[in-house]
Amino acid sequence: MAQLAGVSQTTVSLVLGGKADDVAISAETRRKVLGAAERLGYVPDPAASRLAAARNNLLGVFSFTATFPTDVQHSYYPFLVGVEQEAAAQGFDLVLFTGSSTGGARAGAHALHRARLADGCLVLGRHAPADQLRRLVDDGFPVVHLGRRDEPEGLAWVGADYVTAARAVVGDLVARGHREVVLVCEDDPVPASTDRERGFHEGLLAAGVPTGPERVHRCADPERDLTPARLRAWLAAGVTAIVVEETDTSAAWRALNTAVSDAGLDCPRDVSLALLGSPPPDHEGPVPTGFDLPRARLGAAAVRALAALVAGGRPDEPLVECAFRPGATVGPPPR
Amino acid sequence: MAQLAGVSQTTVSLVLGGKADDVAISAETRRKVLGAAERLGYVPDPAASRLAAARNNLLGVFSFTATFPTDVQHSYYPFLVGVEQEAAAQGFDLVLFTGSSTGGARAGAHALHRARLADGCLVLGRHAPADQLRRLVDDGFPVVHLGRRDEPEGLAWVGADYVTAARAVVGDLVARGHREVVLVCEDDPVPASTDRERGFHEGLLAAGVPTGPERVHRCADPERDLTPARLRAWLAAGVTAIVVEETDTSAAWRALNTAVSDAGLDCPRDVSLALLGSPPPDHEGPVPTGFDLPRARLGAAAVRALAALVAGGRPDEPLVECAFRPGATVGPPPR
DNA sequence: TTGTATGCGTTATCAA
DNA sequence: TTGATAACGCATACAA
Repeated sequence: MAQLAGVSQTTVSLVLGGKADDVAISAETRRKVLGAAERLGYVPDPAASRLAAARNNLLGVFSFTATFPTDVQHSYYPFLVGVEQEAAAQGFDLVLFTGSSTGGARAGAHALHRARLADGCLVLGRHAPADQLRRLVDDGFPVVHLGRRDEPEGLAWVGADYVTAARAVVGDLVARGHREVVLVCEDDPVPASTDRERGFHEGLLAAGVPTGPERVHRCADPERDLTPARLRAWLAAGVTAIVVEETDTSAAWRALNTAVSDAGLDCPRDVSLALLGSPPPDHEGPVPTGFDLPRARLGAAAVRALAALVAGGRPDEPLVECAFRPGATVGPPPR
Repeated sequence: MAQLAGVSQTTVSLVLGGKADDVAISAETRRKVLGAAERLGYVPDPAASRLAAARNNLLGVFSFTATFPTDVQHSYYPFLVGVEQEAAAQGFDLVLFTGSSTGGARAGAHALHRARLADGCLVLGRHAPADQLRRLVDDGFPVVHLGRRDEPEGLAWVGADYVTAARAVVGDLVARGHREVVLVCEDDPVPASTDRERGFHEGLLAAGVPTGPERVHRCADPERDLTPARLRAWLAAGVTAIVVEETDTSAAWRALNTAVSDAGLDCPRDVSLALLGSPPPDHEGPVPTGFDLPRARLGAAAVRALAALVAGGRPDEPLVECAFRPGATVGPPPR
């Protein structure tokens, strides 16, 4: 390549690496190099440039569930929409590390290490092994986790602002006159869950409604737990609105809806329901009041954060705002 | 690392590279190396090993429409499902080249050159520039195009067997007694379209029904063209079944369905309809008789072909079979 | 403004 | 059974 252009390998590197601005290279030489590169279809080897301690404009994407699962419901597709757009905007290509989920031959104790091929790495899915992540982080390798995460320490993340979003939903309930509100959540103390719970309490407190742990109903098995009987007990105790945490399966939301109709009740006439998240794709009936996760924007924000890290800077605001979704499942308290 | 284990760099590579079986290494040495690696958390640098091995186990994916468009309808998602699975199975990671569609800064006259960064490259979307493709192919760079394609010469491709699929659909019609069948297609002579037309004719001929160009109705603007009047004219001329080519927009299929109901007719009572492809996602009413594109399998087949090229071999069968979809829009001819 | 020399961490070849 | 040593393709400090 260098020979064909009639220049040294250094010059090629300078021109193609964009360092031509800093070092000053004659337009003539530049033209020669670019011309030759084009004719040959020459592109610097990313592994080589990586090895020589430069960057290769590659961002890795590691997902600990199939990136394109057959079951679209749990897919990262919506995130990737934003990831791709922002990566393109920032001049990065994406490396999809495959098979990290399938537990195949490549999913070893060091699967994450493959990420080092790229300049930095995005990690999706909360099943990413903390020890492997820690190693990357400790080595100063740029990693951004999609979703709030406390471990390992020092890991950068980008997540949805569940606290604010939940607060807004509860605020809406209180503004409509509800005072006795209950939170139903599944028993899985991940940040996404505890954040919503915090927002729930904050929303009530901000409106001057006293709250406490007694308002939170944690259930391991929503189907057996959220029965018509339980529902009637709540109503009898004065509860007028129920807030449900969204989970992968939406089990609690489904169970509660079933319980309402099985009890011969109507939502929102007899009881108001709010969903802290998006309804499942197969949801029927009125749109649940709640909030939507801005998945594409989250993906984009993650890429921006990662780009900042790669460039040697610090990512800024890790929280992305959720959009309040006015629905049809909340009304004034009965009577 | 090597020093800490008290062995040479070579030995480390041998042990960690799994080549220990071929070369034979003392259990003692092996233990020392593994122990040291464990303590240090040492893992071979992928960039370095790739540089040395001259292969990087990366397959490029180039799409000339956004890979993750907001409009899911035209997305490559279903293909990527298969691509990811097969790539994982074959031990490849994927490089998604971004911005080739958006016409951004990176979508220049040489966007495709970036593909050389991988061991081979998959190209999706029929708008891939032929000249850039030719260059890659001429240079012996492994490229596989998803979808049949004749240009540039020598380009490997993997596509659906539209001929056989269309023949099967027409065969079903004839078997049910239809003799006067018409093909409606949009006016875009791409292989996917001409193949279906060929299958249409072959299906009729195979059943002993004479056919010819007069049976094919090409329309540039389905909405204005496929009117109730036209429909009645066909029926009056003895036509009992209409076969429609599927396109991106499904315009013809939609228009025809509208025409049927506007004419006060019933499908399949008064006329049978068949769709050479999948219905649009927003399709309502009875499932159209026709065939489905096995997108995931196509993606997988493309990866297999590419892997074969990368390994220096020749890809085998480029055609992937479509699945006949018995629907509810075909019945016996009226009267 | 451009070329020379060196090193990045690994694999592969050959010698011991 | 193991160890030197030479690529691999690039970036970078330094010399010209």
